[in-house]
Amino acid sequence: WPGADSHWRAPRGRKAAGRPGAGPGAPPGPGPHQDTGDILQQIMAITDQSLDEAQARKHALNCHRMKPALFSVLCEIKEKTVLSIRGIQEEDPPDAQLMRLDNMLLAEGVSGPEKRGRGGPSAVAATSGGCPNDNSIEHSDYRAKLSQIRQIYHSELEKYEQACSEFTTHVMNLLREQSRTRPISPKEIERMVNIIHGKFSTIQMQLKQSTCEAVMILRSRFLDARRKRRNFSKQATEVLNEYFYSHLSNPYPSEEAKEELAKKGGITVSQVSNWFGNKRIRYKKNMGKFQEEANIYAAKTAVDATTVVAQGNQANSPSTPSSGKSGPSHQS
DNA sequence: GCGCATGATTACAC
DNA sequence: GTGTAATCATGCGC
Repeated sequence: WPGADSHWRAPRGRKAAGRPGAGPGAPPGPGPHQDTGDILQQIMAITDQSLDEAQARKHALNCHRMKPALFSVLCEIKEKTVLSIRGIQEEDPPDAQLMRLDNMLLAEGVSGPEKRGRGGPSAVAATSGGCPNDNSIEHSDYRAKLSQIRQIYHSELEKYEQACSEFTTHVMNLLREQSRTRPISPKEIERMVNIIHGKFSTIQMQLKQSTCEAVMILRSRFLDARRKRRNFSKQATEVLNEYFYSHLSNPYPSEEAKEELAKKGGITVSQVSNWFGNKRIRYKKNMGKFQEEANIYAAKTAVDATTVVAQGNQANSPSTPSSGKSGPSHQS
């Protein structure tokens, strides 16, 4: 080490103090303790020097034969003191909130595979009032907005991940570079990477949180919309009333009958169930009020039955074409 | 704006 | 899960 030798042998103001064999030409560091002491002194004093001087000293220190041994000892000391304390403090408990957010985003179809068809809010849409077209409009609107949220979420997440990866690589390179001049063990680099990932996952959690909030707002708006009541069409009310009054002794349509009524009225099965629930209780509470209505539908049913009979007779007569109203009967 | 009608929701019982 | 009863919230005619 021709160039570096002078540095080792001539520390400021402490030139080979009482060190045998440390004179010019002698191999550096005959006594391990004194040699190490010298090196440490030089390291301590390096900040007092000018930049050029310090650079030269650093280079010399790097080339010292004791450097690898000293370096690993310093790494070990650092590991045992500072890092071990920090390590204990930074043991993260499993983050329940993050898990909750992840689960919610998954359930809402924001993260994970995109949900298609009848899932999630579509079931809610099926129970909303009004014509079926309105449901599909609300549904497609909801899905479009959810898809927008999903898109933003993934794009932001990707950005964060890319930034995290770039920053981690940068810091790792920096630490590797610095590990040539100060005690940075691979373990410490790894720990630093974990810290960076931790910081970025905090940012990601904020993103997840705001995404969840956006979904909740969208959902609440959508759920509010379902309460908007629209009266059934005349056709639907007619079909339901006909069934109700023709089954007055037992106004409990079977599942099949409900489906049939729903189809005829252009409403959902649950709307049929709601209607019958309301009708039964309201009829029972005020039979007098519904009497007129009951008479009208009873007469209507009778007319329908007569029409069907008449049509049957006409069909049997070869000379008469079918003429009456089309009207499938709702016979009980 | 008011009152009634009506579809939807909720709590409860079975 | 279904039905009942009460209630809410909106539509609609006046």
